[in-house]
Amino acid sequence: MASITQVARLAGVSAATASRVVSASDYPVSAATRARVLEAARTLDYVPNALARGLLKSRVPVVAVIVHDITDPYFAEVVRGVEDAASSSGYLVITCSSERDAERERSYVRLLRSMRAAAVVFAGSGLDDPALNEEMDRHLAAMQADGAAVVHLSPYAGGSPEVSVDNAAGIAAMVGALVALGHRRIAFLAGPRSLFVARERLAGYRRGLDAAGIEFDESIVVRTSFDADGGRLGVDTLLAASPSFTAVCCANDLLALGALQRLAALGIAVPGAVSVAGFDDISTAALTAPSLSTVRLPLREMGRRGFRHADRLLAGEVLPPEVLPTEVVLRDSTAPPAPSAPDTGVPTAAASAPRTPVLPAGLA
Amino acid sequence: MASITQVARLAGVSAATASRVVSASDYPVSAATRARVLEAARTLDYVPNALARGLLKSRVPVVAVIVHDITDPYFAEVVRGVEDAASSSGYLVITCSSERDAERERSYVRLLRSMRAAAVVFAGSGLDDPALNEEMDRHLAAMQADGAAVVHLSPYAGGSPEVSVDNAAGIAAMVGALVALGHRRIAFLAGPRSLFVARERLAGYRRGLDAAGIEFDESIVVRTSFDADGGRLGVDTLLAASPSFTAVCCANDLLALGALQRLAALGIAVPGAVSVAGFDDISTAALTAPSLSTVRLPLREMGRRGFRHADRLLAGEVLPPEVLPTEVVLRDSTAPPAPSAPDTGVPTAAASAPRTPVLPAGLA
DNA sequence: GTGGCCATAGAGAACCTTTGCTATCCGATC
DNA sequence: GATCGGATAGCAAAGGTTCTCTATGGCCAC
Repeated sequence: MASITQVARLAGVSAATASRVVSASDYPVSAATRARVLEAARTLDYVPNALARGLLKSRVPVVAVIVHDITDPYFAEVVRGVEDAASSSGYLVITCSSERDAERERSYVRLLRSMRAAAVVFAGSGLDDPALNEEMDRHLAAMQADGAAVVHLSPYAGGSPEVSVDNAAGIAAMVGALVALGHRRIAFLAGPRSLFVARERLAGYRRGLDAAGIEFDESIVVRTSFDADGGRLGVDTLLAASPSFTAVCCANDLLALGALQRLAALGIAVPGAVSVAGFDDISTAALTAPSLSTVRLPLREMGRRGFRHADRLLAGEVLPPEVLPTEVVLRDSTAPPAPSAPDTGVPTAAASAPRTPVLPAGLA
Repeated sequence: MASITQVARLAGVSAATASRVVSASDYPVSAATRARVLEAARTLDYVPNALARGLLKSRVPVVAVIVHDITDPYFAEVVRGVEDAASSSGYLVITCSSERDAERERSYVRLLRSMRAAAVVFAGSGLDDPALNEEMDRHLAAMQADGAAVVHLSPYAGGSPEVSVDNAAGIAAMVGALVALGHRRIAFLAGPRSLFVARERLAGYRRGLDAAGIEFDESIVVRTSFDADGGRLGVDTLLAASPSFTAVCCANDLLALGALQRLAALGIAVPGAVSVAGFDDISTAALTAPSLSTVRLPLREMGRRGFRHADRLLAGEVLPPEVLPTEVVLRDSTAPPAPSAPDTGVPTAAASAPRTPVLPAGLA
């Protein structure tokens, strides 16, 4: 593989001059020399060695994204956003699926430090685990001391995220939308207790209830894992406790998808007997039947902003945190509660009238 | 950030000795010296510089995965597999969403060469575009000449993939399963003509038909894009041409999801009036209602094998290609054709009886 | 005519690590 | 007692690039 020295030799100049040409420095090089160097580089198929360059600058044009699991559509979308912004700046993106596991996360961060990655974007929420957080803080402090940029897109122990979304307001808006449809008994699938973002969303649920003058009822709030399994389990738990509810508001779309599936399996009509709402608006949300009402988070844009924020940080700027807007998207999984259904008792499939199928509004 | 020299100084040894300790070389170092070095490294929070190391070895422990779009669950799953195998070997994974765009792909490969990535895994299918392929071949040859490993997981212009799945056999098996249910008029949503993998799957469809003694009918084969939009459009095209069919077999799950959604919107019952089958078994396939019958591809395992194959290649081994098995997974979107339905005419919603909901079999 | 400045080019150091070779020390062997 | 060899440690080079100096030549101004 050709080096700058070989290019220089072929062009009949020194390595320094060749470097100044190929790395687009603003150092003056005469047009004739420049042309000779460029020609030589083309002839030799010269590709600059990012390692040597990085060794000198102690930073390499690579941004890492730490996600829970790249297989989760939420994170895939965020990573894509980071990638879109990164690639237009000549950065490469490293994906790290940590599974929210302390050991994995630690080993990734170590690898990233050893690679001198220019920036690290934490896409997912932090866990309320003092031991883990203390260790993580040490690593992050070290990275930042090394000159790397660190950006969070979700709440975490160390403070508020640099780029984020107002989770509480988003959920509150969805609760408001359900109330506007006529619902008063709105169950909540909350996700895990220790995840900061789940806490914010639970707070949003309470805020939405408050705004509507509805009393918070612990018995229709279920905490499970943050995935489709949690949604299935949440529905079972809710039904087993046999409280009354006409809507299920979920802290994320995966929970809602699981709930939707479990309800279908039990023969409980959605939205005839129960309305279901999600949160995030992952792409699958529009593809289910019934399509899922949810709160749209600008996931890709969060990724893009995350990279840009990191890039500016690297340039030495100090930036205020950014909070991006959310938007309630009503599709087919929500409707007014069945008029005949009393406000008590398990909702039944019988209470639901067959619906005329329509093209989902959100898919124009 | 501490360097090996500083560690060595603190330990009172030479950099060479310190290096031999921290890099777990098999060069003999006395126990006492070793302990002093380790202690110094811990004190200084020493993290080896992968760039300097890579500069020397002209290779860095990083594997890149070139995908169409990380947001597509198929690719996310493959990337996750690569990551799982890679991280246990201390490799980092770079994700490149090429959008099957020549320019993007070229610029990614250039960046990867400049980074001295140890391996590149092409997750997606190649396109039949001679100009693009010729240029790509040049880059790949250069990478391989530089000592990088190149692995393909899908058919491409340059030959057969190192790790893959028998697409044709998989689709043929699904066609066989539909035939076993009693279907004879099986439409096919084929995906784009220029994508090698789509061609293989179309060939599988023909082979499945042949095996059942059913004549191939061009009029119920539709070519569209390889995503949900293609599925929606495919259904419309099929219905507009008003041919008769009792099942729609799709070349991938995204097409099937789009088809499912469009059929629901049109009030055509699945599987009552039409059966729908997908291919890939992305995780969403189990979450739709009705859940999707499909052909399971061991996507994560393909990713894992892809990395392992690359790793062995890097170690200088020569390896035979691997072909992984597929498996037909029948869920709720397929059923025997309605007995009353004649073999001609557009299937109607009226022909379908309401189904008793059951817990999907695939989700135990 | 000469001093000094501008434009351009080159030499060499530095970034950090690994590794082949050399140096030292020790006990063991002839 | 001298030499040999094994065990361990250090020296120095190399890998590719950039950056700081220094050097050269031409030109203008005095």
